[in-house]
Amino acid sequence: MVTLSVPPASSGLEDEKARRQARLETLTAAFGDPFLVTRFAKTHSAAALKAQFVSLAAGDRTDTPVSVAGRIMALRNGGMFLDVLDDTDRVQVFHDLKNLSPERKAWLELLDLGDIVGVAGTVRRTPRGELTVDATEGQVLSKALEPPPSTFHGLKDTDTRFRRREQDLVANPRSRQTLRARFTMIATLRRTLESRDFLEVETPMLHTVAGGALARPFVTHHNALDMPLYLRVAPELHLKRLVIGGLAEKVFEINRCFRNEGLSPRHNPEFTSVEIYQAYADFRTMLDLTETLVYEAAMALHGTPRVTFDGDVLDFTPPWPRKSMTELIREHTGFDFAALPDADEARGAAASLGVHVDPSFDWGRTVEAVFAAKVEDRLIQPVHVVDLPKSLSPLAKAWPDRPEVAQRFETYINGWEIANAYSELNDPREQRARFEAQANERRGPDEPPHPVDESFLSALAFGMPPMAGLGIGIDRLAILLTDSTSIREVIAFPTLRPE
RNA sequence: GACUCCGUAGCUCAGUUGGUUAGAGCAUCUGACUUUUAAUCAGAGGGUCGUGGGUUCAAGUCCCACCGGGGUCACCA
Repeated sequence: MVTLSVPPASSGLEDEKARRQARLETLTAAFGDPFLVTRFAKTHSAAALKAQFVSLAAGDRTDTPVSVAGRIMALRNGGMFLDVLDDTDRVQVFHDLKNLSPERKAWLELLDLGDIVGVAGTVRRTPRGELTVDATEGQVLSKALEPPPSTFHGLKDTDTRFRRREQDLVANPRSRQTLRARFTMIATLRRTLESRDFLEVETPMLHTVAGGALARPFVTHHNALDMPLYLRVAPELHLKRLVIGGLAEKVFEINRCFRNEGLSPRHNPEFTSVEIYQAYADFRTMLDLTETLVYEAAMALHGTPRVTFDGDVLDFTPPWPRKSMTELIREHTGFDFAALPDADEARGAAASLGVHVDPSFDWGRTVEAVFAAKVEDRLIQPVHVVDLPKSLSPLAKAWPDRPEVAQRFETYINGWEIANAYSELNDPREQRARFEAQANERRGPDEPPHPVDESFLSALAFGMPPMAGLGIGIDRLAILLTDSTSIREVIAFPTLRPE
C-alpha cells in the first residue's frame, strides 16, 4: 500500500508549483524518480494507432497490446480518462477505476496536466466512438512542475506565445502545423535542388566585409584576432567564389542572413534564404527554377498549386507571367518610363504621379520608387518582374544594347518580393567600377560607406564562368504557404526584446 | 525612430458617466458522481488590475513617464 503525502489545499501559481513538487516527491518515493527514466518502448504514435484501428467499430474491443507516450492534455473523471498528446495527434487512455488496484489508483492521483507519461494497454473504441487505450501499465516519464496553458482556449497572448514557444506548441495545434509546414517546405526545396544536381554548401556567417547586399550589418568582435567581424547580410560573394573554383557548377546554400534594420510583420533581424548559383546559365534559367521550387513546395504542403492566403487564392501553376518593370508601371499608371530615359524627365513624371523622389535619384531609382508606390501592392498573383534598372543591380550584367537595364528579375507574390535573380556580372573591371561608384555614393548620415570586397574582385579576376544566381526568401514564402499573418509565426523563435 | 492601440487570476476574458470588499469560465483544492468528449453537481482558495508618479473625498477606469507587445509608417538590393 502506498502512503501519500496529502497535497496542501493550495491556490495561486506558486502554490500550484509547490503542489506539483510535492506530488513529484510522493511519486518518487512510491514509484521511483521519473527523471531517472531514460527510455520508453512506444509501439504506436497516436496517429498510427488511429490509422491502424480506423475500422474498429464503436463499442468493440481488441486484445492487441500497444503502448503510447506523450503529454497529458486532459484528465477527466478523476483520471479515468486521460488525453495524451504526442507529435502526431491526441489519443485517449482509460483506467477502469472500479477494478483498479489501490496502488495504481494512488499512482493515477499523482498525475497532473502537462506530465509526460508512457502507457501500455489494449485498444478499444468507446461506445461514443473514441479510440482508446485501456491501460494496464503506466509510468510517469517526466513531471511538469509548471501547469500548461489552457488546453481548451489555447495560448493567445502573442508575447507569451513567442517567449514560451514550447507552451505555444503544446497549446496551439495551429502553431505546430505552421512550423512543421515551414520545415517541410525547406526540406522540399532542398530535395528539389538535389534532384537537379545542385550541391548544398556552407559559407561563412562571420564576414570581414559584409558584402553581397546593401544592408546594415550586425557588428561583433573577435577577441583573439582583435578585429571587428560582421554577421553576413548575404552569402552571394562566397558562393560565387566556390563556383569560380570549380567546387561545383551548381551550388546552393539554405541558411541565415542578418540585417540590422527595422522589424515588421515581414522582417526579422535574422532570416533564412536559399541562394542558388549555376554556371553556364543566365537569369532565364532561374525563371523556370523559381517556378519549379515554389510549385513543388506548394504541392508538398497542400497537394495543389492553388493555395489560400488571406482570402485570396494564389495559383502557383507554372509558367508565371513575365513583365518588365516599366511595362507594369505603364499598365498601372499610364506613364511609360522606358520612353523617358532621362533622369530629369523620369523624376518629373514621378512627381506628377505624386511619388516623392529625391533630386539625387537617377533614372533607375526613380523608376523603382514609382514601382514601389504604384505597382508592388497590386501584384498578388505570382509574376516575374524583369528588366530591372541596372543602377539597382550592382552585381548583375546589363544588356549590351540596353545599358540602363539589368539581366535581372524579381518575383512578386502578394505584393512581396519573393525571389531575386540575375545573370551574374563576371567582368572584374566593370565590377570594380560599380563597387567604387557605390563606395563613393552619398548615404544617410549614420550610414557607413560601402566597403569594396577586394577578395571577391580578385576571385573575379581569376575568371568566373557566366553564371546565373537566384535568391528566395524562405520566411516570406513560408508565410504565404501557411496563410500566416506574420513572419514571427513561421520562425520558431522570433527576435523579441528581453522581458 | 514616429504615430496608434493593447497590458485585469496560471489560461481565456468581462468590468458602465471614476463610486461598497474587482468578477466569470477553464485550470487548482475538498466532497459527490462515474464509460467521459470543454464530463456533471456542490463548495473553497487564488489579484501589487504591466511599473512608477500625479489629479481626486474616491482610480482597474482620468493625466504623465517608463517597461513589454500588436499594427501602420520610416528604414530596408
